[in-house]
Amino acid sequence: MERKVEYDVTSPEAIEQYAQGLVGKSFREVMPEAVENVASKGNLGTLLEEHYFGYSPNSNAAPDFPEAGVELKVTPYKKLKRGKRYSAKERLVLNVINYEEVVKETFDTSSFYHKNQLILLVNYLWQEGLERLDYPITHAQLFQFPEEDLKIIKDDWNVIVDKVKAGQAHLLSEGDTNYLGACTKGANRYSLREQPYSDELAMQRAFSLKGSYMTAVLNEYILNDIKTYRKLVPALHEQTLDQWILEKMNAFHGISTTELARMFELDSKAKSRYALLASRMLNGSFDNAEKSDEFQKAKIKLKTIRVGKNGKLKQEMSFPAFKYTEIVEETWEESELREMFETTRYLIVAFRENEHEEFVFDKAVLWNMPIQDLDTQVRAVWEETVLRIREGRADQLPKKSESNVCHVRPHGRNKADVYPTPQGGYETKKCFWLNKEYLLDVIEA
DNA sequence: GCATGATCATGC
DNA sequence: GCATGATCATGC
Repeated sequence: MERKVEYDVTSPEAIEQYAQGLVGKSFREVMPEAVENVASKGNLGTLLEEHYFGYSPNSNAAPDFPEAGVELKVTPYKKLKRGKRYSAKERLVLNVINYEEVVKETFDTSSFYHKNQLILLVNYLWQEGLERLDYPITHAQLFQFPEEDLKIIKDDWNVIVDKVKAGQAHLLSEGDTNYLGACTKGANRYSLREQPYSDELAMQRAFSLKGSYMTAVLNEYILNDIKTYRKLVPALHEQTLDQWILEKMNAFHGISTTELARMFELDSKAKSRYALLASRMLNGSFDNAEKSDEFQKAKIKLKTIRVGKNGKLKQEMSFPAFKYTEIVEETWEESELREMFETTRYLIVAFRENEHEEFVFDKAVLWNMPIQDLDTQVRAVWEETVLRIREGRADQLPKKSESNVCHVRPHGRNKADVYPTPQGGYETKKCFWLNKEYLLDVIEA
């Protein structure tokens, strides 16, 4: 491929320096002549490749700048509604997973690592209502995975590849892994591919860095926010992050909450006291493990549950309330609920009641909603919910008796805590709840 | 005892 | 002041 460029394409630093010329400009300003010709077709990354960096886009296994080993990635971030903080707007989609080939690779020789070990990140600020060519490009810099992250990414890659080797490519989900995910990539859910160890067709998927991981990268390396996240976990060698978390917690099996409170010098009657204990069990210097570097990047949520003397869960599990006016505008595929269950991992910490009506730490489980439950049973409840809200029946949403997995119930400060309905009225805030019988199966599996 | 409605309380 | 995780309360 011939390039007519005015920078040294064999040098990562030279490429980065050339890319710095983008900073402070919008896409339109960077390539005015191209924009006129092509109108606004093509994605922003492709446009920059062609009209700024001067090469034709390819889908090679090699990085975009092969001589320098640099892969170009153009990615948006946004300002959060409250406060001044920023987050990545999207996951960062890397190369498509070739199910047939990936099972023959090891991480170190993988096409994933070959292509993505050194990334030139070009960040632009997405803004509501702005035409996409007018988004300002604010940063352009080289990014390499920090050593601790690379270890976790390598383990994630292995989890994904092992699932393909087990003939379960059709069951892959982003929530299976911590930093590196297998996200869907294709025109729609009919973009299916064959897999080597099963006759089931699987959705086309790509390796991607989770949105939560990209938010951390943005704040830590791009915006240089000094308030970075603290590490929860020591350097990992033999163990995976999952193993470390579970082994660390499960060492406390059988210890009562009274005893744990004494061990960690915690005197609290708050509802969150079990969550506080769980965080201390992981790392004595943490009040909330969710705030750690690792949990933030992997989007791991801590959930505590109590199992009663009768072996049943005390309560169902709640999730954030939805807005009636927003949920009716969604389709299942791009719904907030689906996105949440697809991308979030849950560290479920179970306390079990003993004969003295005292709660004892039983076990911790890392769980994410299986894609087959999500796209069948949860989907049905979600669709029924949306249907009833559209019909003006926001006061009659799916009850527990209507599904084995989840239902809808109030979730506000009190019944006067309301959200507007599409019809112009108001209804008590509600959310989706996971049925406790379903959850019991999860922790006992 | 359970389903469903209602509310508490922390932390941002 | 509100969102959210967690729990309580009521009535069948």
